Amino acid sequence: MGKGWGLTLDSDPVTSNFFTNKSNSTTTVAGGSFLGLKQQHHHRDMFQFPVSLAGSRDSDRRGTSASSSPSDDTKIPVDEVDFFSDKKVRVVDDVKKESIEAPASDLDVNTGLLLLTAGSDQSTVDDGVSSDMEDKRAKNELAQLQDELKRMNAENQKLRDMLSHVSNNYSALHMHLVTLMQQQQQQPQRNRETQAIQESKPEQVTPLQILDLRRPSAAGAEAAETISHSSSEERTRSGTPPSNVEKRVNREESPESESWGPNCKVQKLSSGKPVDQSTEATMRKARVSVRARSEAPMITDGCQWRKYGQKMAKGNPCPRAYYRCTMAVGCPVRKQVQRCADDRTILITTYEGNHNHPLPPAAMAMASTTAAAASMLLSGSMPSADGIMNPNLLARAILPCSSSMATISASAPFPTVTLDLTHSPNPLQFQRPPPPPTQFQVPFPGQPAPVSTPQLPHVFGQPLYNNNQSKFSGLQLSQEMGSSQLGHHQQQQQHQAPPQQPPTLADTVSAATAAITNDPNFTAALAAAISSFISGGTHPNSSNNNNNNRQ
DNA sequence: CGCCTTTGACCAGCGC
DNA sequence: GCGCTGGTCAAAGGCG
Repeated sequence: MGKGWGLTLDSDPVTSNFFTNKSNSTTTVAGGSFLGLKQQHHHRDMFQFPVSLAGSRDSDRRGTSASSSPSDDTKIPVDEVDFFSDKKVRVVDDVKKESIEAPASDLDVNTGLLLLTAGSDQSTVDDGVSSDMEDKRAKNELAQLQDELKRMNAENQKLRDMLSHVSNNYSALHMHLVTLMQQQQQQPQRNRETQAIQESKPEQVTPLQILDLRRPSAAGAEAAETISHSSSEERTRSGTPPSNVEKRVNREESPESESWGPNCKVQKLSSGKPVDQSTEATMRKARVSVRARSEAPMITDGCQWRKYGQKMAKGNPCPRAYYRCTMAVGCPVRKQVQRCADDRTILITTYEGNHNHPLPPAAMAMASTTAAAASMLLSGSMPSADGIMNPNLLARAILPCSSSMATISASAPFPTVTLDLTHSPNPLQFQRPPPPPTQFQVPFPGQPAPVSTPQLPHVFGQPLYNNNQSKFSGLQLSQEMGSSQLGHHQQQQQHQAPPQQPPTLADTVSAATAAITNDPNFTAALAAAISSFISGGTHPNSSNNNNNNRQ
């Protein structure tokens, strides 16, 4: 592939990887991600974008630095900086630092050029008075620019702090929520078991009960497993062969499996507690399914995927493709991609597992959804008398604004959260009030159009990438918005992309998923729904069933 | 040359 | 026990 955009990315190999999606069809790159750019990468069945963003594929693939050469740095137009992006902030900071740290002569030279350019279309009269005035004006402008620079620097710093603060808050909140949910679901189980022990003879206590009492947190995992394998109630953990899940995990950990290397093994064994294995197995079983209209073979979610299998599934003429995450060795996350049998424009992507490595924002959102779904299914399964989740309630928790978009099913072979993005929700549901212009714009005077961060439409603040072959009816608004909000980068990309394929919004899926987990309402509503669900206040409404099993 | 996809084979679970 | 199905493996070949 060709030249980069000249963006200097973080030299950290890990973070460099964050921004490169080396899926079989698409590649999303750091700057592109934040700037709302997405590069459609090579695919045999697909088209090609003539450009790529920062860093070669190989360097990304090997986890080496994706930094561009210094000469590349110089290509960065400052006015294309995305202030949401840490990278971009760093880039612009570097530019500023250079400017600030540079000798005054350098500044003068630059400014002179600027002024020359600015003044070139003014007057060509070259008398002493006007040159004096020009000089004064130049100094004034210089001072103004420097002030502007300082102000922006401070603003950048503030934004960065805010971003990290929000990130930390979200992580802490998420962890807290999971912990709370686990605690809540453990309590009734413990009570029940204590009661059972008290009421029964000692020899009636099964090893499972003993194990569960010793490891309370295993109760939820066991329960969730019971959902998937109702016939496994009789098995015990200590005396019988490993469960299906465990066997599969062991198999996956076998040395001959190249993709399940030491990392995974260490991670699983390091805990040394069966409960962790069990929980992880269950967490891996919990799934997030995304239904979206897309003509692309796969949606871009910010992760790197490697296809490891394809099968014809029963009842669907379209094959099901199996992918595993290759962003890190031993990452247990897998996904299945299949077209809907009823409507082949609908692409069903099912995620399973939790990443064992840092993720780019979009992928992190998806992973958060998976983790949240797993947690929900894990903890919500116990308090329920029949072990079946209340799909509606939790669906409303996930998407309070549109209960039709998300369904949750624990009665499926695997507990699954389904996000249906094929419907056309009220566009306003996806819109956040636009940020104050001054907050995200680069107030460079004379700039044709203010460069606001949301150069592409955002869903709940998540930038929507462009994918050339996908359509998401549910988020058409974004496209419409995008036409008027296209930033310079995207326009550039559009310019370089094959003209016969106007950009559309495939990656809305990940963005929408991101929206769910990024929206503060999500956590609150989720917590409320979980607690309401646990307290047994709401009864299931079976009318809204999961349609995930169409696969 | 390394990574990818393809694809047939294999394995395990499940229902009959 | 047998067959069906889903999920995974791994060899072979392709691609950049």
